[in-house]
Amino acid sequence: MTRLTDAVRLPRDFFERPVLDVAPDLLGCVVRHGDVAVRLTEVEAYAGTRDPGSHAFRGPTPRTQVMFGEAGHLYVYFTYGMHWCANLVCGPEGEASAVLLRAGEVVAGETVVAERRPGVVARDRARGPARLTRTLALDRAQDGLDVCAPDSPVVVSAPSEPHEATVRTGPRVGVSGPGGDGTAYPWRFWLEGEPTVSPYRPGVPRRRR
DNA sequence: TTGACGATTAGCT
DNA sequence: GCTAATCGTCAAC
Repeated sequence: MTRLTDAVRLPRDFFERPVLDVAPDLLGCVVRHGDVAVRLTEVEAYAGTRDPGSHAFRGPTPRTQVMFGEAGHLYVYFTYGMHWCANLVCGPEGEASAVLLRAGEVVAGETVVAERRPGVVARDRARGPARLTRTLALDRAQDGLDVCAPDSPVVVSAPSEPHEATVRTGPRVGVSGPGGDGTAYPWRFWLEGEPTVSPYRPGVPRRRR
């Protein structure tokens, strides 16, 4: 019984590879939750405990436990008091690497999204990590979800045809810490020429109050 | 128990 | 270009 909405899930071993291999390969892939699907155009890699910019840097906590588990699970966290951001856990179990989903293009469920996000132009509906999670209706309820499980409500699938855009890399957004300007970890990946890629913002530290 | 801060965004000047 | 909003998480006390 094949339904039109069925898509081939990326297998577990896709996510179990090194995070710096998985991240660029996720570009062009489609994340579906319910009726809404988003084609990824921008991601960032976080390399577990060896990466000062990663939530996992200080070791496992109740919040980051998911990152230390099996690859292919969703890590959804809350930030700035109002936003959710979604990651896909990668690499061997225990490494705690993950890919942050930064931006994408809505490719299915436009009607639902238009009702969910009134007044937001199509291009901006998944432009930026918090807007992407809002458009896909991801929040705490999806934290820890195994997207490789056959019955998972969230599906990550390969593109029907490979994208032809150039994959570009650069400093990650909003990451500070030791080695600080972000250039030490140029682990942001995006598809060149995509209008949905979030605008570049230099890693300027925010003013302290 | 407390306090500082953040993988952001929207809205105003 | 600049700042407020807003609250979960974590480290320190």
